Amino acid sequence: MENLETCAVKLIDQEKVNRVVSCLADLDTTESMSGIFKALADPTRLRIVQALILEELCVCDISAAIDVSISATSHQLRLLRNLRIVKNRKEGKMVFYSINDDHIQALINLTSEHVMEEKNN
Amino acid sequence: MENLETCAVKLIDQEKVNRVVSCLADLDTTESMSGIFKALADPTRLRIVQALILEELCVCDISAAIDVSISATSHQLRLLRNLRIVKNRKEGKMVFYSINDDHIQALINLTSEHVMEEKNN
DNA sequence: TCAACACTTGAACGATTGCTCAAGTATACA
DNA sequence: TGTATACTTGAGCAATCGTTCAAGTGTTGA
Repeated sequence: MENLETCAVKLIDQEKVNRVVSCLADLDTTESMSGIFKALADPTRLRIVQALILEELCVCDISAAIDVSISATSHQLRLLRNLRIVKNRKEGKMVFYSINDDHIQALINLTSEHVMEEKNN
Repeated sequence: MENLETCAVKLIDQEKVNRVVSCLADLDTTESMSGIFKALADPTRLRIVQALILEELCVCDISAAIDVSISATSHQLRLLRNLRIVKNRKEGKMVFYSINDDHIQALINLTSEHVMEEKNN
């Protein structure tokens, strides 16, 4: 039983697969989309974003609000800034961060509702 | 200069911080929310979900549509199943997967729009 | 000019992730 | 009963992630 070509042919519904493939977003778009989700996939970053939705805050206050070191907070803020989810504004020694993206709040609200519904059953 | 208590006091706007903290979702909720985002943060899983939004598919067809090994596909499907984002149905030897969560499509649509808008500037 | 403050940054680390590979289960059919 | 199909699963491994730590920048006030 040395058929090396086993598995070369699969019983795929090729028509169905083609239909699906033609409707999928291109790899570039998928990558960008997963990038947004990835930004919110970490509890620290999610809490930073939740805090900034409420009001503009400096790094020190964000760090205190979410109880994470200033360094770690700054690292995560850079990531969020690179994705243009947050923006910053310098005022003397301090740097104030705020939300730079209207869609993000909608995403978070939707997910929050979802989690709340799951809890109630 | 051996002040070991440096940094014990920070110039935090305590009132502001307290206000924000009281409005933040509890840790448990944040964890659940980031869990949802994490599920969509990986391009493979995102593509699986996008495919299943279009129609119910067996593992073999999902694997072909997103061009990922059957084993890797199965591993990711288990994760999505555990989060109750997808559900499965057995029919003979085959297992058909479909979306089990109406919110997910809304999340993906919102993010897709967002990415498209970003592209146009 | 010098120290303190408010951050930022790079390196390093353990932890987590997503894959492959090999072995397993369950169903169908000869 | 035996073989093929359609998946599932656990182990292992490289890559990525999120943190800490130490050193850096830039601004302020004495």
